[in-house]
Order: sequence, then C-alpha cells, then structure tokens
Amino acid sequence: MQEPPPEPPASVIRAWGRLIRAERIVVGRIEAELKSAGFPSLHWYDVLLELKRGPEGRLTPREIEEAGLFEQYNLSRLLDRMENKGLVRRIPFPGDKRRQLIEITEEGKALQWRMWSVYGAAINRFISAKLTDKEAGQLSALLLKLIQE
Amino acid sequence: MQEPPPEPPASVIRAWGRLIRAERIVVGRIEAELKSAGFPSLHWYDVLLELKRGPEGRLTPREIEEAGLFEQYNLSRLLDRMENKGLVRRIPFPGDKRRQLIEITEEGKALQWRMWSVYGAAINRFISAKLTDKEAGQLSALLLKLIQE
DNA sequence: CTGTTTTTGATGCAATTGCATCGAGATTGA
DNA sequence: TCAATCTCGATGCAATTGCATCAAAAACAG
Repeated sequence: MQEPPPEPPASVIRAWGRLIRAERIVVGRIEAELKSAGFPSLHWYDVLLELKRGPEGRLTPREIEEAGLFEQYNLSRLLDRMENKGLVRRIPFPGDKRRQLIEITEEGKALQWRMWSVYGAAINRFISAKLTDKEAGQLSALLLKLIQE
Repeated sequence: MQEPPPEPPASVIRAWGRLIRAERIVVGRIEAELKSAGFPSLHWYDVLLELKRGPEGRLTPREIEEAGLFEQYNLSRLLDRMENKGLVRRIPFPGDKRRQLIEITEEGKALQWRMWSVYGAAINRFISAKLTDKEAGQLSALLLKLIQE
C-alpha cells in the first residue's frame, strides 16, 4: 500500500513559482535589450563566451553542450548557423575522426565583446539594481542547493 | 561623453548564472517526470490550474496570458490544442464580441488533478528535499525582489 | 454621430526545438 | 581479431515558437 505523496510545503511551492517567473521575466527583459540592439540571442552569447574561455578558444561540441545545457541536436544546428555567420569554425579533432573542435573566430570574439556591453548593462539594470551584494550571494547559495546532485 | 557601463559585480553575475541553470535543471527534471508518466507539459498544467482557480473555472485568454506569462499567439494556439483534446472550451464573453471565456471541462479538471500527483511528487523530490522551509522562504523573498517593478 | 484609435484574438509564414534515427568511427570483450 | 556495443555529431520530419499582420469589435475624440 502506498500513501499519496505529501503535498509540498507552501513555502516551496511559492519559491518554485517565483523561480520560474523570475527567470522568465529577467531573461525576457535581457533578450529584449539584446534584440533591440540588433544582437542575437543569449544562446549565441553563451556559446561564444564558453569558447572564448576554452583553451585557444576551442571546445568540443560536447563540452559546450554540457557547459550551456544544450541539447545535442539543438547545438549542432546552432553551430551551423554560427558558422554560417563566420563566428565559429569547425576543425578536425586530432586523433578521433568522430569528434571535432569548435573554434571561435576573431569576428566571434568581437561580437561577444560588443554583446557584453549591452548584456552587462542589462544585468546591472535588471539584477544589480534590485539586490545588494550580500543578497546576490545569498541567492547564489540557495540556488546552488537546488542544482546540486 | 558616456562612460562604459560598470561591470556587474561578480556576486551578481554568479547569481544570474545560477538562476538560469537552476531553472533549466529543475524544469527539465520535472518535465521529464511528467512526460514519462504520459502527461503533457507544464504549460498545459499552468493553463489548467489557472482556470481551475478562476471564477466558475473560467478566465479570458488575456487573464491566462498574464498569469502564466504566455505570448498571445502561443496561448491562442495552445488553447486550440487543449480544446481539441477536450480539456477546455471556448464560450462567448457576454457583452463583448471580441472577447471570449475559456472554461475548463471536467476532463480538464481531472487531468490537472492527475498531473498534480506527479508534479507535486517531483517538486518534493527536486526542491523540498534540497531546501528547508526557511530557505525556501528566503529564496522566495530574494526572487520577489527581482520580479518587482 | 462618425472617423480614428485601441483592444482582442487568429493566422500565414519563417525560425527553432524536439524526437527519432542514422552513419561513421572508436572501444570493448570473448 | 573481429563482432557487438558505444560515442559523436548530423538530419528528416513533426511540433512549437516567434514575428508580423489581420479582421472584428469596442472605446474614444471631436
């Protein structure tokens, strides 16, 4: 015999609802800023930033996938689009013909840089302005608990 | 002359990254549970729940849109799909021929209920298990600051 | 009133995402 | 060694989302 699962606590349900809302609202606002400045979406930015941080500006698709929580098939096609725009370049992976390395181009680096000026300003406006440094730290710590395991 | 915008504080950048990650990870886990139990996505659930709470199980599309942060065109088509499955019904809005009321059906109510047993259990597993009641309250309070304005 | 503007919901079309599966190349295990 | 399995990335096709715009009805302004 199995009991029905206990109702989640009201505090948890409220936190969960706000997590979804806060994420959507802030992402929406930031995406709107990027778009109105003529830039592509945050996904593009994420790929560019990960690559820039990687050794020699290179990562395998799998690494990008994990870092940015992409689906394999979505990333594959996103990289197609980015390659078409000259932001990244696919190069062979030495010693394994299945794999490949994605390398950020100079153009890609430049775009990441230009996007950051808008993105950073948006973060300031939509997040820094609403939280003290201490509160931001508390928020990070709480969210980390959710991510772990 | 305009200064470049100051870099957002590291604490804020970290919190922002975690907000995105936490949301995606938890949504992903919960959606996976729902799907593997044969249920539709959280969007459907959100619509059903809002309707169930509304007076007589009825709301206008605009009200659902605002409550669930839907785009107008997405909601319009989501309601098409839900109506096709017999979960909701469109009825005329008395005194305004532009508007309409969306009414949840008995089938819709039943689905919301069955989904909740899986959804609630998932919330327990993925959130309640990770946060104390007090922490959930702190998280809500911090996220509220982000949402406001 | 009556012409203009606003609100509400729908829809054609393009872009993106999700799902299933594929082919090529590595890796494993008897 | 070599057949079976697994990993990596791509892709056909369906579903969903985003964008622009529309038509109808209501609200508004003179």
